[in-house]
Amino acid sequence: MGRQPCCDKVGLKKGPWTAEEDQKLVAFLLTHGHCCWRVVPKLAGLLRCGKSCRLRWTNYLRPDLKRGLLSDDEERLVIDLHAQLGNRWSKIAARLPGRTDNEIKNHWNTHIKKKLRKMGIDPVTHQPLEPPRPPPREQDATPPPPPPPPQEIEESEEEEQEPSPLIEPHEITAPPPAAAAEAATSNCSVSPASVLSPSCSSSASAASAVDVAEWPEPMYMFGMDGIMDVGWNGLISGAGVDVDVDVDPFDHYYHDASFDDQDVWII
DNA sequence: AAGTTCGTCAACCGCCGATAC
DNA sequence: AGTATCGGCGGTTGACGAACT
Repeated sequence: MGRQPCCDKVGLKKGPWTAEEDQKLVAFLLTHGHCCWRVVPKLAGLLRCGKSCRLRWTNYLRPDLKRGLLSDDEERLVIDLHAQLGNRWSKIAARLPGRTDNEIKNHWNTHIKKKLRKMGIDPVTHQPLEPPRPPPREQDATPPPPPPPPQEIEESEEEEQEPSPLIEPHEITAPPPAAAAEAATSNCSVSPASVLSPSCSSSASAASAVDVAEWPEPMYMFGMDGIMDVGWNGLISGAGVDVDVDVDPFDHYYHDASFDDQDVWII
């Protein structure tokens, strides 16, 4: 037998996320991290499938996300990378810290495509657009050779050269503060240890819940008034985690934040 | 003011490779 | 070794607001 199914898909909620759902998910992930997304909604008290939770987190709730339009530099980089990689949005996003593949994909489809066409550049091939021609006659119907495919980057080489992004989605695993873990056990039947990511090291347990809450990002990271109305204390305590947060966790951006050798978020 | 079209983007869908059993 | 699921990816959809008629 294989693994258990990701979700029953019965009675699960779909559609836009509410502020309350966001609170639950953020609070859970901040205190527990995640090991497998399948159990996250259950333990967080959400009627969503794990996939939906992962998407919401990686595309919208992650603390390292930049929001807002891409800068000119970022846009140029996206165009360059697209010329090399094609529609491999996740690869492109990996080169733009704080940006998601979904965001870049949307921006490409809504903004950059048009811009390139206006400039007379084919957004697919990155070659100059050919002026409209009359339909070819029968005898010279042989089409011209297709433009060369987007220049591929050697995977291995790419891995070597690729500057490590600020943070990788799969690396976001909040360390397990002991107090939060205790609080959580009162609400869920699975021990916190069982939901911790394998990438969570024991060294992270020294971090307090406040440390975890002090994840960097401006206030707009949530993009939702609900959480802002609730406030950070409300956000955490709303999920049953008894933590007093004096500072605004989104008021600081730790540009030099990174991970230790065990993939634990360090500031 | 009402109706229609357009633009944007969050979220879903389905596929695929990796991997647990 | 075979099967089923997970996690991730790219494509697509649909809701919503803005702009236009």
